[in-house]
Amino acid sequence: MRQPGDQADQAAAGRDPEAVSKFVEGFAAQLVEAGMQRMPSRVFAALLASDSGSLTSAELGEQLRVSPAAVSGAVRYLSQQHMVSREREPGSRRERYRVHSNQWYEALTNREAVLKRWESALSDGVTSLGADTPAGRRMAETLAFFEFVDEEIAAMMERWRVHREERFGQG
Amino acid sequence: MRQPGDQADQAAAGRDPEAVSKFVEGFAAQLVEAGMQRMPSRVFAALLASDSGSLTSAELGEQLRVSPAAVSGAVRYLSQQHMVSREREPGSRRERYRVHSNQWYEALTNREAVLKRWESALSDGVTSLGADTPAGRRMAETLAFFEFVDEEIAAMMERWRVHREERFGQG
DNA sequence: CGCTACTTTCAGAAACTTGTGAAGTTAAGG
DNA sequence: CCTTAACTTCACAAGTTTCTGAAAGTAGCG
Repeated sequence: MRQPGDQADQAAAGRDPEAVSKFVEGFAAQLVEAGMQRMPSRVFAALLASDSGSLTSAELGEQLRVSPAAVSGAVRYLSQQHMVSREREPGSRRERYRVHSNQWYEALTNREAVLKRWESALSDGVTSLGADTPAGRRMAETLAFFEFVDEEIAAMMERWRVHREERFGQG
Repeated sequence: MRQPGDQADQAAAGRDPEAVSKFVEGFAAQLVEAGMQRMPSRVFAALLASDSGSLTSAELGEQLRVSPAAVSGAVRYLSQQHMVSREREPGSRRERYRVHSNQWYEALTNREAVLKRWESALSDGVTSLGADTPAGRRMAETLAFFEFVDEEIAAMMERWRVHREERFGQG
């Protein structure tokens, strides 16, 4: 793949680890603040900051100074959320984890599942408190809002794909 | 408005506390799942399920079976997030907390502050890793995505206001 | 078919969060 | 001004989460 000491190697391995780490920890902190667990956040940020967009379990463990177990847990979570995909390097038992540059933010917007559950809870609320009560009406309106958002987000993502293609070409 | 004992009154005072509580806890659980703290979630859900859209500190404590301290903390958080507003009942030292039926979901969409911080972190990343590196390009694209989303969300909320007015009249 | 390089699972220690009671603060009303 | 209702702050206990090391599982390759 690559030889020790060549430029690509420097970029991948060296690349001012200081700066990389600073970004990784800073961005991860923002994700944590937004409600994501710490370790998945750090792993995700590390992948985002990697040149190839993919790292092995060992590389992640080393870079973040955590155990293989922690990497394993974080990666399981991220792939359940469709924020990374896993691939096996052919002819090795090493696994690589990858951010697909378009896949991941679609996943982030994909609060769709979350919205659906909110909608369902609200709908129950309207029924059990009564559609003709003030509280019921408030909840019905809220429900309508989320339904509206659902549709709008789908349309927005469609527009983004077009916008993106114009600006960046297909990733 | 209404007489004691009539149906609406029953709805406001009694209102099958069982059903209310079930909704409150269920909806709060969904909010928790989405990353919000437990107590703010419960307080918020309780307000949402109240007929008047507002409750006092004491009412919240009683309904949720928690201490005044817990209510105080939750309410501080919610008002920082602009998800509830506080008002003082004139001629009393009681405070009321209120969901404004349109205000609150605007606040929920108002991940704007969150997005801005992500954008700022990404922008730092592009700079420190180099706009001409693969990682830098990936981050620049991500940044572009968030900027796109910012604008789109503003437009979406504008459309919602129109849609809502048509369907519900001004709240 | 077994060795070995990797990954996953699991029990438990450490760190963090969360809610409480109690003391402290503020301001309404006499 | 003093009293007192109401809210807030704080130190701490209880509960949860998170990460680790160790053991178990899996699959390439000889």
